[in-house]
Amino acid sequence: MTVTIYDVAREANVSMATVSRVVNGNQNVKPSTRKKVLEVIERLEYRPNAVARGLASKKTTTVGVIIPDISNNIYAEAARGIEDIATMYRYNIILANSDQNEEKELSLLDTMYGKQVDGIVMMSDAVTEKLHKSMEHSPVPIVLAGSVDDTNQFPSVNIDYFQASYEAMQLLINNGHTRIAFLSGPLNYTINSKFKLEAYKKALQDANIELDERLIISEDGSYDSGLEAWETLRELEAPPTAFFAGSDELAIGIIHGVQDDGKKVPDDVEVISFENSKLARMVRPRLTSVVFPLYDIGAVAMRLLTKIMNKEDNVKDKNVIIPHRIETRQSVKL
Amino acid sequence: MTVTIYDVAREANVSMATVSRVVNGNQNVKPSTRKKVLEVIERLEYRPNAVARGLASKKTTTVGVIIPDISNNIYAEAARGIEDIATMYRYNIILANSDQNEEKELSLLDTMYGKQVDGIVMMSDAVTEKLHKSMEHSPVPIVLAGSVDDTNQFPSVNIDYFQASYEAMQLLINNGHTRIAFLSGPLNYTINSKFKLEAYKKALQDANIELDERLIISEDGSYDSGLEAWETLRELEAPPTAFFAGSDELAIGIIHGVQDDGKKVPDDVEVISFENSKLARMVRPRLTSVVFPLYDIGAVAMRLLTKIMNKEDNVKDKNVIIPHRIETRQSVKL
DNA sequence: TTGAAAGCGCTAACAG
DNA sequence: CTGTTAGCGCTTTCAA
Repeated sequence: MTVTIYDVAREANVSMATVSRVVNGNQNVKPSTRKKVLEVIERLEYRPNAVARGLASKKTTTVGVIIPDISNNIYAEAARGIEDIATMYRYNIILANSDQNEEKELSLLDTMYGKQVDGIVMMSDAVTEKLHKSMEHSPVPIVLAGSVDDTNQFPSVNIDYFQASYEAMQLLINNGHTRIAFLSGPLNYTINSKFKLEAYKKALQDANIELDERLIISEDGSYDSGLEAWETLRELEAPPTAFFAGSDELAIGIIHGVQDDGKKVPDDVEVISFENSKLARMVRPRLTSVVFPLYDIGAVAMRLLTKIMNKEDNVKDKNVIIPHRIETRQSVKL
Repeated sequence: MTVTIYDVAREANVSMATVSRVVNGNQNVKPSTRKKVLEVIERLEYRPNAVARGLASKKTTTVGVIIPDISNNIYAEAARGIEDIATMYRYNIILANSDQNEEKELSLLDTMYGKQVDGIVMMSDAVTEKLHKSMEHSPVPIVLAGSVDDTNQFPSVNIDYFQASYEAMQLLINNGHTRIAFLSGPLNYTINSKFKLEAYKKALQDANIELDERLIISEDGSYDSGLEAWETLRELEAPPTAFFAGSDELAIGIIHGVQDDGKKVPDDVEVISFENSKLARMVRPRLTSVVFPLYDIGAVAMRLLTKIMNKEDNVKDKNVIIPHRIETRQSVKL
């Protein structure tokens, strides 16, 4: 039924090895032979079977991508970066959502191993011990994208979350605020607990501002939790006058909460976000935000993975930190 | 190096056929044998090679998903629906972005065929003739998700775009508007030109409102083009008092354009959108919007594909239309 | 209930 | 420059 390399060989009066050579661009083929084979390939509409090829060569030219949730803009952006570079290097991508659930992550890793992917890009907000162990035993290279593993044992691509957060806090502190709220997603996510929150505390401490635990709110990171955060915090005897929000959605939630309350941003309350997705410009006032370059992180992670898969030995830095910056708009006064 | 079915067979003193049977849950295995094999599998950490399996069985349990752009929320949502159902039926997904570029779509289809996927879910805003032809010759079933092919020749899942758009327009018309602008993405996208725009015209005609071509704007569908649309239209001697926007981003762009201009929504200008993503609630006033249930469309499309792949003959309706509705919020007066 | 054996379609030595 | 020949790891008859 389907045309195989064997059919082409027969029609072209050559061996299947020769056909294989022309298909794989091997130079050791006489031009005239190549031409003949190419013609037959075209005529028969021969299309190499990647599965058979994968079995024989032990290379599938596909990489696994495990992310928490593709419908979340932040991960989708990273996925796009990953896919673009993968395409550039002729890899395909098997994409799967983990919902940040350890069991799913583990099972997905197993699935990827079974599918014989050539490598894996993993995004996980919490690299648990079990995850770590499975990754250690991986038959193929894995690189972490926008995800932190305490041991720094796996190749990874990130920004300096602590420093970026610290700078965001400084902006607020320099504007004279002493009541600054911290709002983030789950604190069992490494980046939230070990970097954003720690930077928040350190910045406060360095400025001799007393820490008020009530100003630290960790929910699911959604727009609604931003909205609710203001609801809660406004009841304090001294409500916060500034917010360090872990994501754009959160920041917009706060802004709308404040505005629905008849107050003004940034006049009454200033807000800085950590993400800078396209949402940042789609709110009034527009968000001042730490730029979390997800697309780049995904792209660089995938590029790093190709290098490792190719066993290029010039892979010096396996733990890449890409630069960050703060995009200044109107939700924080200048 | 890697453990194969053969290693397991040897260790368990059975033939590889038997191991294959237990791995595949074949019932024709004596329980005691099954137990013995299972133990060896566990001990050796045997993991079936899906590539070899795919070659032998001619089934890869993976489906191809071709979408315009995963970083676009609308497609990401659909992708999530597709993946969830795929996971449920134990399929994996090879995801690729086409950027709505015909050449890429064609080449991606070829890639998918080559990878021996068991089926394909395709999202394309413009099923061109070439695309159509390639799909016709596909060795595996293809279902269109949120995409229209004029011939209705391929299984598909959609909503009734025309009717939904017509209802949106009626809402505006019933509110007394006679200057209603139409704003959408590219008009070479079938849904925009053949359904949204046609419904716009028909609704106007049915209400005896004269069509003003200057009120029809088709750009790239971005937030900025929404912003700019207002810039342009406000200069008219009779600016529009209502907008039918093809997407949430567009609608928010318009709203901000109007507001930045010192006018009010919905008092001065009413806006209805066609999407209802989570953005719809993240703007003030919140968007009244036709609900375009992308997640469901993806999920139903994938479910339909599993049925076709399994050759279930109860697949009556290959062109599924799922219900739509309008979510009423504040950007349109009641 | 189990095993033997023939592929699946291709790559990759190796020989010529 | 080209052909021969083993596999790659598994599924799937066919027999027993």
